[in-house]
Amino acid sequence: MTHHRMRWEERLWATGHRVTRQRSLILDAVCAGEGHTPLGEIYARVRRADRSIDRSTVYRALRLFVEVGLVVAADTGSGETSYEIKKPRPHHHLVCRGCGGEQEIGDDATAAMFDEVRRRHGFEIATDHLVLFGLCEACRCRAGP
Amino acid sequence: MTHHRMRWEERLWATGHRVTRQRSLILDAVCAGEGHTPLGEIYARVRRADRSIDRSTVYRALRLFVEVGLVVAADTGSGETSYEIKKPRPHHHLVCRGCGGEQEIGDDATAAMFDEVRRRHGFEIATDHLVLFGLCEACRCRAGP
DNA sequence: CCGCTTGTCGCAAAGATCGGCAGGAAGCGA
DNA sequence: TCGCTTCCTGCCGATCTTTGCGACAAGCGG
Repeated sequence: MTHHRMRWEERLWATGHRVTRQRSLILDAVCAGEGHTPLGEIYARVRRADRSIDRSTVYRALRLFVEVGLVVAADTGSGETSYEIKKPRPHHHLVCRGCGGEQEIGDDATAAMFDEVRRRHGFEIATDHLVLFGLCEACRCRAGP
Repeated sequence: MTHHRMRWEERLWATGHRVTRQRSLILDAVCAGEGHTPLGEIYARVRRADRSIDRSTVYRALRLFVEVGLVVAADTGSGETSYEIKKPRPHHHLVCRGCGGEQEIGDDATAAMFDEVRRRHGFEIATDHLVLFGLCEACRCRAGP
């Protein structure tokens, strides 16, 4: 399991929310696989553990987890939103429109940009997980200029 | 009207699509107001001009416009997607989670970041319109550290 | 351990977005 | 101008996501 029980329970508690069996199962489901998981798959995993949990509960729990910073959401343009347990170091995703492949990048590049926005516009960016679309090296060469 | 008739007709044409009355009305509706417009409002404007146009036609036309680069889409987290006619110079939006206010920023900051991503990962980012969430200066001072 | 308060859950229904299908029209060539 | 071909549209239903509501249970105080 990627998340530590104490950690997330305290986080919920500190933000004035309750720790429930459903939320525990849903967070387990987010961590069950590698990388980000589409909601449908998370729901399937949760149902495997407990048939009675409703879809809306999953949606609400995930929204809450994102709100309190336990999980990051990513709309990869596939029709359904994906979720991933938040890692200590923020990262972003590059999604290739040619082959559909994805790669993860660190937050070095964006950190500088966020700083500049803060200096020039006084705006503190909180978004810590971007999904950027474009063309990967292979597809770029294949397609030509 | 913000868009020039010739411009968009040629763009559709060049990408192998047809110029239709519906698409014309929908693009007019996108340009009718200031800044970006939520889909519901676009639909309302279109219906004011022609009762018979269907919602799915509006969705399909907007998706097409985005695809061929006539319009940019922005998910401002309000539940429905907003659209805006594409300006010659790309820009991004900062949405404050405190007051809900929005401001536009140029692409200077992101241009440097995109370059770095290309250099380091060989990935050419095509996304030209970001919506970044955070806290504006006023709300940041009000909330304190 | 018992009951209270209040946040949560399951359910149902609404809202937003997308996809299939058959009729209709844009744009081409004669 | 008249068809023809192909794409587009309107209609309907499917899918993804959110919301309102009454029942329920987490966490508190006794």
